[in-house]
Amino acid sequence: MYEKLSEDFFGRVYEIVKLIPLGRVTTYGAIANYIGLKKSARMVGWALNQTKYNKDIPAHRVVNRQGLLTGKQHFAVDASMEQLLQQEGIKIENNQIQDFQSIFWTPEELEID
DNA sequence: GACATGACGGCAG
DNA sequence: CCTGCCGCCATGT
Repeated sequence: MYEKLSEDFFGRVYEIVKLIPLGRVTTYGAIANYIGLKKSARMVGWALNQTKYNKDIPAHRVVNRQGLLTGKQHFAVDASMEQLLQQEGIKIENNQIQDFQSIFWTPEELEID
């Protein structure tokens, strides 16, 4: 078997990110925790970095646990992370998501049916 | 193959 | 409360 576990990990990240409801956001840690690599939140960010050219993946809805747009600089200039979020009704000020706690979403909600 | 870095997070001091 | 260090794992030099 030449399959790489990393692909599975990245794949799970992509699936979860695509499930983030519009107008909501989640964190790298929440995703990592849901997958199992809770101590490897950095890998979530790295995985998203591979998808920055994939418009099917709303990576802009993923921020750090502070609700801070730390990855803003990694987005294309014509599609800034901040602007995309604001278009979804999310208010941001100085790279900080306002009322972050209220719009925060976690993959764990998928368990709730 | 070793060293440094990174879209993070937790804990110690 | 704020600062600094470590862990975690993949990628780049």
